[in-house]
Amino acid sequence: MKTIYDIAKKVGVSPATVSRVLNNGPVKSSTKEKVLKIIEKENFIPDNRAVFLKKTTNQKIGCIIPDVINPIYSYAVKVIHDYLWERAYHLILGNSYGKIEEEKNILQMFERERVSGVLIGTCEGEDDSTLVPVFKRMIGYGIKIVLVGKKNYGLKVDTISVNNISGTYKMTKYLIKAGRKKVGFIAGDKNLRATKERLAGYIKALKEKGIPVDREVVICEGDYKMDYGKKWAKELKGKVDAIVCGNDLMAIGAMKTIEESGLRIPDDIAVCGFDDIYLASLVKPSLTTVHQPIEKICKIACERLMGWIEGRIKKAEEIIVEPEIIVRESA
Amino acid sequence: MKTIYDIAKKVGVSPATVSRVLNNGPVKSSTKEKVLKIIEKENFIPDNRAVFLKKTTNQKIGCIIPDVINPIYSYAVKVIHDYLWERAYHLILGNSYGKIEEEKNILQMFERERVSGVLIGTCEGEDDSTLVPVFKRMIGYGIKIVLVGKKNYGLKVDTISVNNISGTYKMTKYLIKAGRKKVGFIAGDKNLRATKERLAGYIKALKEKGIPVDREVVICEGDYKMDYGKKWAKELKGKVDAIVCGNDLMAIGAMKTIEESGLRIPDDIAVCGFDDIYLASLVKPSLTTVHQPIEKICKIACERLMGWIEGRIKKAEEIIVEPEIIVRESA
DNA sequence: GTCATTTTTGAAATCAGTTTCATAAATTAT
DNA sequence: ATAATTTATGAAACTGATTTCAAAAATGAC
Repeated sequence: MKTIYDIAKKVGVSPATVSRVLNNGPVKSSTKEKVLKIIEKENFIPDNRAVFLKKTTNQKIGCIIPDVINPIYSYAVKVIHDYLWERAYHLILGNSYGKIEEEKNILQMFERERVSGVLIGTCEGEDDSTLVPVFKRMIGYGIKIVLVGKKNYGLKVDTISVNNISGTYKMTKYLIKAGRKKVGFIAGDKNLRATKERLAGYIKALKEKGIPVDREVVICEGDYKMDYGKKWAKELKGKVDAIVCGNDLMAIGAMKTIEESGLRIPDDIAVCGFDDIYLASLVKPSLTTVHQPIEKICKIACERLMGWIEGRIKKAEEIIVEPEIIVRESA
Repeated sequence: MKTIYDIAKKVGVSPATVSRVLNNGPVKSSTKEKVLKIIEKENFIPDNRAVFLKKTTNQKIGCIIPDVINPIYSYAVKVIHDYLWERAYHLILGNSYGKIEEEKNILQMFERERVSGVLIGTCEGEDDSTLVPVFKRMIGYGIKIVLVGKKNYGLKVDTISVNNISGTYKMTKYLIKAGRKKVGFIAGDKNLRATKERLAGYIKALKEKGIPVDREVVICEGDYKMDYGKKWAKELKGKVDAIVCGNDLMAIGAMKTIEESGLRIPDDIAVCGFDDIYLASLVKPSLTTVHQPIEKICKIACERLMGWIEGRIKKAEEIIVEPEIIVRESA
């Protein structure tokens, strides 16, 4: 392997000088040229492991999401990747698949790597509090953390969330205003905070209009995947004239089932989702949904993280982003 | 920061002993317990930068794809991530957006990181030969390379590709057999090898049936994204009764345009794609397409890469995977 | 041409681990 | 109980860079 020492020897200078050339330090221009020529000729590329051993940052950001396959997360990865790459930071990716143990393992890997910062975009579940000691340890190692969609548990850590309550609240209100008499709700995994909040928004809208909540048409099970939308739509068929879904994938699944059963969307049943993945405008009928401003959220998250890493930011914030409903054909 | 020296001092042993505990080396069990207790108490996590400085591998794999947003690549990322994670390897991700300069920059970053291996899944373009010196340099640094969908340019490097020619060949043959009289082709960026090969398959099928190739209905422009499908479908309308598209996204775009213009799919025009992204079975009508066995390709790629890294594999291979056509509703 | 100042440079320490080699301690054999 | 062998441990070298400190060289002032 080539090292800075080999280069130094070949040029006839000290390793320190080579290092200075590599880092634009003060070197006589004639010396610099000689060194650069040999570096070029020898195809020398410095070893980041050694470079960053002595520095406090290492230009790496760890990012955990539940699953890249979900378009909303692949879009998030893209935005984050591009933001980081522009600033010469690199992205290490971890998929947790919603498992808290996996999340902890990935975080530990990030710690070993001594990443400069971590972006966590996994959903908050019931046993999230077990992450607190891990977060504390990471903070002890100087790793900056920004949480998207999680609580900070009293830690000095930024959190960024979409206002789930107002999302489903607006959507449900819209459906009632449009004349829907019985609005059902396919919520998703009841252990997740997003589920609880989205449910709360739905209930809030009903209560405001004096409509009683019928537990028969509120389903809090499933994993936010398409198949559960299919399954529960069958359950709700005939009982409702509108369905609010916890996310777009379940909504699209629900639409499939409903159409197969011969009912028309939106005439017989209105269906709407949450997220606004790009699929939402592609399916037919196109999906009315709550738009999560993912790009905005990711950029804020990245900016906050950079602020922490560069020492510009010293006070944790709780940032909440307002979602808007996008009315298309399905409701 | 805590180090192995702090732990050693606290326990009353040498750093070497702590290192041995960390690596399951030969240590008396009573000593081991004492050390582990302090490690636990002090929340000590070793620093991978130092760990891997002295080792030849560093448990990191760099992966370049054009764009995570494209479902076919996000699926690839998922498969690769899972394979690596199971083997305690970590994934550094780079999106090149089809730009060769970006690709080189990302590769140089991987070199600085001294990744154990690199998986490149970007499409082969005209100026791909300029990558050769970069590959050579990487090989010089002991970095193993596996190329998906590229040529090896005479280097001792594995390549894995789907048989593009036979994919469009089978598809075009199927359309002709189904009675289509005039089959158009929306190919995508003509600089990419995939484009040329898929076009070749289409032409081969026509020639075999004695049908002349009409350049009027063969369009070799665009970027494999949905909007180009929309654009070129307009162009082909009225001239053809079937369209083969270079990928699913363009096919879905084409379907949109065609339906908006009042024509029925597949009755008036058949549309088919290439890739078989999960969207293909969701759109309506569902898309007839050439199935790329992405999971299989990624697993082979990972296995080969691991083989090289672990020294099991010493001879480069050119692996070609056969695609199958999946007949759905659109053709 | 001499002295003061500024610019370049190199030796050595440092980062946080692993590994080799030699020694000390514990076992086993006689 | 002693010698031979095995096991456990520590000192020091090593990984590949950066950085500090001091010395050497170059420049500027007079």
